[in-house]
Amino acid sequence: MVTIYDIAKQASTSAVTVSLALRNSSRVSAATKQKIHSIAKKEGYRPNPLARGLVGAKTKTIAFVFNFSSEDLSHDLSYMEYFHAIAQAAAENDYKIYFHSSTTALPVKDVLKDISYHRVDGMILGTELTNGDRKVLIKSDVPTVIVGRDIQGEKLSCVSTDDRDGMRQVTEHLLSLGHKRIAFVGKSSRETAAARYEGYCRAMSQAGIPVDPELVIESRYDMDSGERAGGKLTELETPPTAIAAASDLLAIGIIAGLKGRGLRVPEDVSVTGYDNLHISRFTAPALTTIDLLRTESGKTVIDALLGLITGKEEGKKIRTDVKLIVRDSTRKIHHE
Amino acid sequence: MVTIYDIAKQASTSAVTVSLALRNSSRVSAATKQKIHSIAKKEGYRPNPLARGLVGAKTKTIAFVFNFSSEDLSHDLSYMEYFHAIAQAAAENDYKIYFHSSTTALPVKDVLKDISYHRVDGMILGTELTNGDRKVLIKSDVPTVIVGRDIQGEKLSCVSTDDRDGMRQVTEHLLSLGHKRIAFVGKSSRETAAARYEGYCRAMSQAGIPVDPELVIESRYDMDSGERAGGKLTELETPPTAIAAASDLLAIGIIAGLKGRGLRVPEDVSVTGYDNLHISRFTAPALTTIDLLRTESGKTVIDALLGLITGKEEGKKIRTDVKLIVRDSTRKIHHE
DNA sequence: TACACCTATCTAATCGATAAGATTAGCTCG
DNA sequence: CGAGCTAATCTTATCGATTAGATAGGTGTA
Repeated sequence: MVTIYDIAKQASTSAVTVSLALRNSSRVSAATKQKIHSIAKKEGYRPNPLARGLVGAKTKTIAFVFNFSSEDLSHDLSYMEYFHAIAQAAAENDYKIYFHSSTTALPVKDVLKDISYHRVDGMILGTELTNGDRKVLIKSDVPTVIVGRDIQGEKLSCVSTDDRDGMRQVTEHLLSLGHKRIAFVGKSSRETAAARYEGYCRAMSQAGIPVDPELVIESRYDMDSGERAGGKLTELETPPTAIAAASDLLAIGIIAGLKGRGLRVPEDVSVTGYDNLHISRFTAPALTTIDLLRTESGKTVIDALLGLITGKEEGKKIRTDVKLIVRDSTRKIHHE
Repeated sequence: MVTIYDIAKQASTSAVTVSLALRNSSRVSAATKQKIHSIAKKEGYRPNPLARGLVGAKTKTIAFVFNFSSEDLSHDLSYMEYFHAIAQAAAENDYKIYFHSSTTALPVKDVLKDISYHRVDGMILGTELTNGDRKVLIKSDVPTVIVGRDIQGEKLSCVSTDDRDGMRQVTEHLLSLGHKRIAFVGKSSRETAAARYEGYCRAMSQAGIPVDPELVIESRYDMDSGERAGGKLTELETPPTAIAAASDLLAIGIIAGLKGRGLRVPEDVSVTGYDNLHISRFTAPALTTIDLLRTESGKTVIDALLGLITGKEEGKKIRTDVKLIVRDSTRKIHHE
């Protein structure tokens, strides 16, 4: 266990000088700095983040709050993959992650406590937020990045994928294949869902096709719901020739529902997903979907957070790009 | 920001008394204890874990090291679900989780450093371990629970699911359906894979059926490999009537491979998975598989770790039970 | 009554780092 | 040649908790 005093003794100098030297202060001479650095390296010295945090300095640790809901598997899977990307980006910046599972109540309050302890320098929130949370966050000046939701605040940045544009891209893809009767599955009051629905509507109206309410289905994002929605749509008098789902799992469920009624995908109906989960490459047929570019987005999240922590940047809203991935679940409309 | 001194002042006593009282020491009188507790509660006081850690006391935090490989999605998904269970069990014991993504090199060394800082009280390892890691772990007396692997060590506990028994159960299930020509996909040198293969072999030999090497396929645990394996097996002179896969994703891939060659599951071939991922309930057909009982296992992991941390228990090896889940991908053999 | 002893509490030192401000040495310039 | 300045380094106090050990006050017993 090497401390700053061990280094100081070896360099026959004081702890303060070591501390300053290692943080590259101009108050230390080049020669001393050099000596201290080489000793520190030799000894494998790393400042103790607890001691650092205790005096209010940076600990190079960020909290990640993630909501394992178990009810919304699609969301979970997507966030887990996101978490991966963020963990990697954090590691690249020499930041560690302190994890809060919000299976417990009041995660935000919990993290704020940890921030006041200087246990973490900032936080990333990937949870549902209560109104109370929002208020607290907006008032506090804790460096925070919120993923997938938008709130205004000075020390608050929001990073979300451009859901509206993504769903617009998907819909336009289907339109370009000649589809006109395009269903949308997965409308809900959730922010992301709303944006996705909006993208669908825009693309349709831009193509001069009115949105048929019969083809819009409210639904959660899981496979079960998808299967039911798929079945429901086939029973319409004029069923859709294409179905745009608001999530990959929904799409997988929809495909199962269609297959169950003897319809083939993509021969009879084209189906699209959204999220590009790892598994979606392997479904039968492989899903046409929207990739969230999580690796890039993860970097964006970390960059935004470090910007807030260092005070170099203010809170801002960022929409990261998404990308259409065309696979085998969509095809030109079949005219008989 | 409430500190121990604030509480002390309000209770007109000293910080030490507060500290002792809150830790329920017998050296403090009942009356004082009562008073201190009520003030602490009123003020929402929680001891600062940094300050605690600095003097070498417990921080009620454990490190969780998890290996996002991105190459082995099955493993990732399974571990993520496991992580969920463990996070929950930790929360129930008022423990927090400090997360190490081992996308970075040398995670074990990293965590050991954090332990020497008293940043965490113990650790849970869910990664591949190098021989160097093993040596270091065995020598160190850091409370550690290793998930899914077995190592001997004084302060080391290993918790793994009973893979051999699980695969035995699956194989026996297939045998009980009348299958004799049962393939095994997913043999590999990895510990879990080896145990699963062993379970398959045992069940077969117990039923008096020699293992046909032609029906054993070495493979990674992903869907792609599954699809290839599925195809390969159909091309045999006498193809299997049932296929036991060593992972759910493998099974899903195998099913896709079979379907691609015009075979139906379970009518023509029965297929089983292993892991019971959330998604496996929704595949078509829904998978017969082995549930790892992660919630229970997660509790076991946390219990084992807390036992080591408090010194009440020694390192031990635990195998947690698994459970066969019969769904729609298996059926009685069809005799023509 | 006096000594020992126990109970309840307090004082002082410590963990490892940092911030603020003091001190020393060397240099410049009128 | 000494006042004033700068550069480099050091001393002291601090963060919030804990441990070790000191102290005060009350009780029991010979």
